[in-house]
Amino acid sequence: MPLTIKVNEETFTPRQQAVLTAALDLLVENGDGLTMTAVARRASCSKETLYKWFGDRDGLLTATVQWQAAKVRMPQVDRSHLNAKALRLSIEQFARDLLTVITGEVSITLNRTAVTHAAQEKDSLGTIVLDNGPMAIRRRLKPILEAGRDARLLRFDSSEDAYRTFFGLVVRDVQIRLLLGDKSLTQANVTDNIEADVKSATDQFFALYGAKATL
Amino acid sequence: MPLTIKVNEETFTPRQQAVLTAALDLLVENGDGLTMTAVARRASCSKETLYKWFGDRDGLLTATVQWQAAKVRMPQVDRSHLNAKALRLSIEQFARDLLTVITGEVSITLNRTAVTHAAQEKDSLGTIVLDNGPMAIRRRLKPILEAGRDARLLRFDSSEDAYRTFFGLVVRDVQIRLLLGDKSLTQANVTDNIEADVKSATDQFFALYGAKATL
DNA sequence: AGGCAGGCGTACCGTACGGTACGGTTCGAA
DNA sequence: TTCGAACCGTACCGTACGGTACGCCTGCCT
Repeated sequence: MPLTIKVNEETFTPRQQAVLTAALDLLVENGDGLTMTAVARRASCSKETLYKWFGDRDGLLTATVQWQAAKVRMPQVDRSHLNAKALRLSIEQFARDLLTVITGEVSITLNRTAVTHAAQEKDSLGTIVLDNGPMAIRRRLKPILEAGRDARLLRFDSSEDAYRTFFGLVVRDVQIRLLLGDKSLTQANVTDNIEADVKSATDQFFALYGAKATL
Repeated sequence: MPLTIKVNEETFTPRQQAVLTAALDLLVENGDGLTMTAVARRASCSKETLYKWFGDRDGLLTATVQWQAAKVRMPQVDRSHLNAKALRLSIEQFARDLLTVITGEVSITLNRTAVTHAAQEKDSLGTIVLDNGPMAIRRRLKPILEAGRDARLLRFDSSEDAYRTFFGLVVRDVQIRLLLGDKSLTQANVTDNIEADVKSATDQFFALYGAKATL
């Protein structure tokens, strides 16, 4: 048995991963360019092999999205010794990770693909993308928020609401504009402002949920 | 010349509007169901007529999106006598309009269509949707915000930043989750919570940008 | 060496759909 | 009444693409 990498109960051989990489490249280059023939040619494999491995076009698409989405691994944040400064740095880090992921070309492509997929009454890709994007961040941020509350550094009733507000403060209209191809939002334009946006969002989050918040 | 309705420099006869309605219905029913044959059959017209009126499939799609997007007209808000209470009601109304539009089936369909379109290196639909959705709200909200600042009811440096924060507080992760077909967000689920979300977002907005805000 | 599984490349098939052509019908104008 | 423009319905064409079949090669196992 060859070396495999385990991803969400799915394993892919290196050769298969090369195929998935080719598929993703085609997706990024040209959203609807993912034809079986194109993937086969790009990956130097036969269509028959594609169908043997992934079943059909949808299986290949799903495998590609799943594999790539799972690769978006954000750095863990140190949760020990939670003082005010550490908490703030953690929050900032989450904001930075979220913005960085969301504005990345791969993420935009995956989200567009999943949205297109959802427009055809199929939500499997949407679930995958949500699970590995926003929900992944949420799963890791929530414990931090609750630790912050336990330490009397934050105040909120529902950690779910707190997280969703955080999401809104950080993402604002950036994601939807990128998905819609807003030309006034160039890639450089966004990345250059990430740090400022991170700080602003964090400030606002603490203003709303900090221990001394007036709300 | 028959009765026409003017929409963004484009005019459509009633018959053409019937065709566009059919096209939108097909889009809503089944995102990728907009085939020329299907539209022709639904609208009881010939394909030749479709091509004569709209040029090609993309023209029909663009006309449909443009026409529908422009129809989303949100009620104007009274801007006279701007006291604290009126300002708050205005902001709430904008939040309510924004959430109502964004969570509507038609809006979801149009956004999905535009995202799919943007995935094919075409951003015309994205521009249209942005212009008639978020940007339309922004154009109308900004003067209100600035009037609020002039009246010493709000504090902010950039009205652009204030608007985008407002957008984030209101929309949060609702839109992207709807676009991705998140099953845990049923239509009823969302609409039932609109009022609470509106109030919460408005409270938070005033906490951040109100005259007595600590930020 | 022989054989066999896995996989490459190519050719092929069926279908769906964008786009065109054309005969027949309606309807208003002269 | 006649003419012509607009338009409907249908048939048709070409192509792109999903999916299948098959011949050939390679490399591993015995």
